[in-house]
Amino acid sequence: MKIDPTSSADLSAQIAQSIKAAIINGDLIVDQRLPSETELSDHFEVSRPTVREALKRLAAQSLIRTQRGATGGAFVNRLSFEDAYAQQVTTSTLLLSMNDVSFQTACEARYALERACAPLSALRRNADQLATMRAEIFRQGQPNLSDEAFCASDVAFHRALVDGAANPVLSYQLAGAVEAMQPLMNMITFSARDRARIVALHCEIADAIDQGDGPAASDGLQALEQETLSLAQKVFETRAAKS
Amino acid sequence: MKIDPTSSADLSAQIAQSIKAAIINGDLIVDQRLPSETELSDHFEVSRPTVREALKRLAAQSLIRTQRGATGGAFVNRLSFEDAYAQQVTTSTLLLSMNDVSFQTACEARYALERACAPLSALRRNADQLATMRAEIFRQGQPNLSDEAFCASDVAFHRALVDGAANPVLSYQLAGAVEAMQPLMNMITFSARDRARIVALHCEIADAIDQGDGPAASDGLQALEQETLSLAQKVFETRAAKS
DNA sequence: TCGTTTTTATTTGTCTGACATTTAAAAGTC
DNA sequence: GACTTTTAAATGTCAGACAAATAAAAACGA
Repeated sequence: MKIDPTSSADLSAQIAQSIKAAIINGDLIVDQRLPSETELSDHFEVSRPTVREALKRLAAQSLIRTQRGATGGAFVNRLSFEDAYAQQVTTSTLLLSMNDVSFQTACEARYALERACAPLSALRRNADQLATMRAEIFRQGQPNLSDEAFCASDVAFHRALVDGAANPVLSYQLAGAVEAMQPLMNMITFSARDRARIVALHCEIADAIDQGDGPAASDGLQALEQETLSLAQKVFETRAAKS
Repeated sequence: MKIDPTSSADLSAQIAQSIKAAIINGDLIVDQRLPSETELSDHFEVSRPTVREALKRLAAQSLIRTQRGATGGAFVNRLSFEDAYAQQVTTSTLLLSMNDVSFQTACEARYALERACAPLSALRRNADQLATMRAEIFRQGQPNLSDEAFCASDVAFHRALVDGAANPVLSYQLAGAVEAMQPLMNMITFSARDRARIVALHCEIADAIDQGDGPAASDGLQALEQETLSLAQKVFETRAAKS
């Protein structure tokens, strides 16, 4: 682990990069303790605040965790799926909101990925996941549900569908695509008729998953994508006409 | 932007969280300048090193960038697809390597997602992307190619396929799934016959994409998944027998 | 001897104050 | 007016100190 003294980059960034490389490279393994801050500052020949800035950078990426006390220190952190989900969701959300990605593009990506999960979910979903899907469909039918709550329920429905594939890697990848759409979906107001159509399609999809019919589930998702797109289109046209 | 003085968490983590929330929430917009470190330390009633640790945490997530000098400071950073790709790839890679995800699971996820791109790619790929695919196929046929180089070329081929869908959100999501597999693939040694079969399937896929035949491309990917899985199976069996 | 309490050493968390470096604008000079 | 110099403001880095947490070691009491 060394740094380039001629580089113009921040020392803390260089040090963080160096340690990160060691972790990715396998030189530092999970739960291994890093040298203390004082030892690191001796090693890299920098001050302790600089080392600390480097460690905070790593902590922000969930690459290390720190413990105070006699046997404390910084430890290489096992990146959990949970942590990775959370990172993935915020990154995806910011990516969409900061780069004016069109609703169409985001929607297309989301449904394309979800259709990839459908056949697996039809094979493997468990009773819990199916029950969640049914419960969310029921919730979506309640007449006094706010638009935000409707969207949140929609996300929960789709997460259950994705989790049904019983593949944590898929669930992780999809988390971003599904949840990052929520802010975009929240811009839409759903009329009672819109909701009815969506609920009907959700039923169709849940039934297909229930019966192990992957292709039917895919078709349902395809129809739902069309429905969502045309809904959004209407909203944007109305909004454009107003201004 | 406030912090909870009763919380036991690190001040720098709280401050980072507070600023992050402001960014996500839209209170701080892209390219907006944050208050100077001194102003922030006054505002949060902490010392400057603590504020700096918080800012480094945000910088590590590409949420802000800093500039030195008279008009410098910390600015809200537009999260670029490029930055997000890189984060996604390292996160996915670490996730796989640290959680002993089975080859099968990772492979299934990767090909399921890739099949989701195939129909779009068949419709939209441009000449460049097709040329890249052909070029990589050619490279994969060279007899004196190392296994690592073969894997790298494989990744390049599949990236071109994914990028052909002309949907940056898809490309971003897939980056992790495809690239994170590389370390796993590197554990495999490819015999000449193995390579020939893979190249043949790559040709089949490229032809399908060329002719705009999405379903055929999907079928090719399905076959490739089977091939990859059985290859890996053989390697693992051999390795198990040895020990 | 065993169990409890106290002490101690180590490590991270935070603060203060200082200086270095970079940068752009302001001031000065020709 | 164009160029150079100065200045001010901001981040980057350093040194040293103390606070707080924590576990191990030592001391103590029954």
